[in-house]
Amino acid sequence: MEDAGSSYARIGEKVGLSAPAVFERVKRLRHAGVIGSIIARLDGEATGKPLLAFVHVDTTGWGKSERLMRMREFPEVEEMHSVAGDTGMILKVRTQGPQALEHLLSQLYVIPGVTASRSYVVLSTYLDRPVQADVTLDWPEHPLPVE
Amino acid sequence: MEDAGSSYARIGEKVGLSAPAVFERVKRLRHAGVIGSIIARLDGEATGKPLLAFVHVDTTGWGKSERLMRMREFPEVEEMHSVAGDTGMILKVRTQGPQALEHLLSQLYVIPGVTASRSYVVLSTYLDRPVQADVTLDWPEHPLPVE
DNA sequence: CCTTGATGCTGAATTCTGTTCGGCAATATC
DNA sequence: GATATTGCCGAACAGAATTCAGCATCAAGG
Repeated sequence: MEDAGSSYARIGEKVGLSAPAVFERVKRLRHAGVIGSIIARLDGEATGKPLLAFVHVDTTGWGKSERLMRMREFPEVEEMHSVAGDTGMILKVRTQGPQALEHLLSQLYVIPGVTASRSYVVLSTYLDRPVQADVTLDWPEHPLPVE
Repeated sequence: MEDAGSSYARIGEKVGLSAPAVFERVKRLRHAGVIGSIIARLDGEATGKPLLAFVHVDTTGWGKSERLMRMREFPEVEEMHSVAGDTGMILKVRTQGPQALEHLLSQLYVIPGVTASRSYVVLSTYLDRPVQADVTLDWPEHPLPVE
């Protein structure tokens, strides 16, 4: 959620509770692990990393290795997931430009077990938000109508 | 960055500045657009959406349409990017389970222009962090050594 | 070299927020 | 009916955010 920069009093006004009540609720949510860390979202372009890409990494056998985990040392790497499907791992990376992306990829290829990669360079981002609190329970039977 | 929950005094200790100085710098970074919103990161599993997947969406012609943009109305959809490559769009989605993912995908398929999709269901997440402030300038010529 | 202006920092002060705690109400259990 | 639990509120206190005057540094102009 994006209220993390607001005061408990301001949030309380929205949900009809006092500041201490909001404070206690948030405390419980943190303790339950629902709420994790509080972060400031940075702008990729403004931090000198305008080029976002998703990199699919194919590996022989089981992909996870200590070497591959070392990729986390690069601040350009934001996400690393192992996936089911025709690829082994998906990385979300953000680099200074094509050359930096190439540098990053070259770090991948010297890792034993990595056989191929496919990069999907992002042209435009239409949505980028963190985990949302809500869950859809009543899926529409028909598609959402165009307004 | 993850200092967003720290006080200006604490951050100041780390960087050798007073709290007001940190405050003014952060103010400038916000104004410059480097720092965006302050958010609390929620845990997918704890919010009832343990199943993370990347969905590649193929479209005829140019993929972006108003209908496709309507997918943002589902809280399950966290990211939407158009990409260069053999697919048109990549979505990062987080659902309650395989059935909910299917529901979400079914919303995709009734959109004119959407021809195919491929879902990469995440098995494990090894790294998940926001945009990092740092940029790698000196790429190692050789891969990072294993410790 | 001196003067002026701009920039950014510090410390103090003020204002605001976070946090604790006692009291109370509602609900559940025995 | 009594007791325990849960969660909220208001008051109070501690800590943090924010403002502001003063100062230091640096750059530009005369």
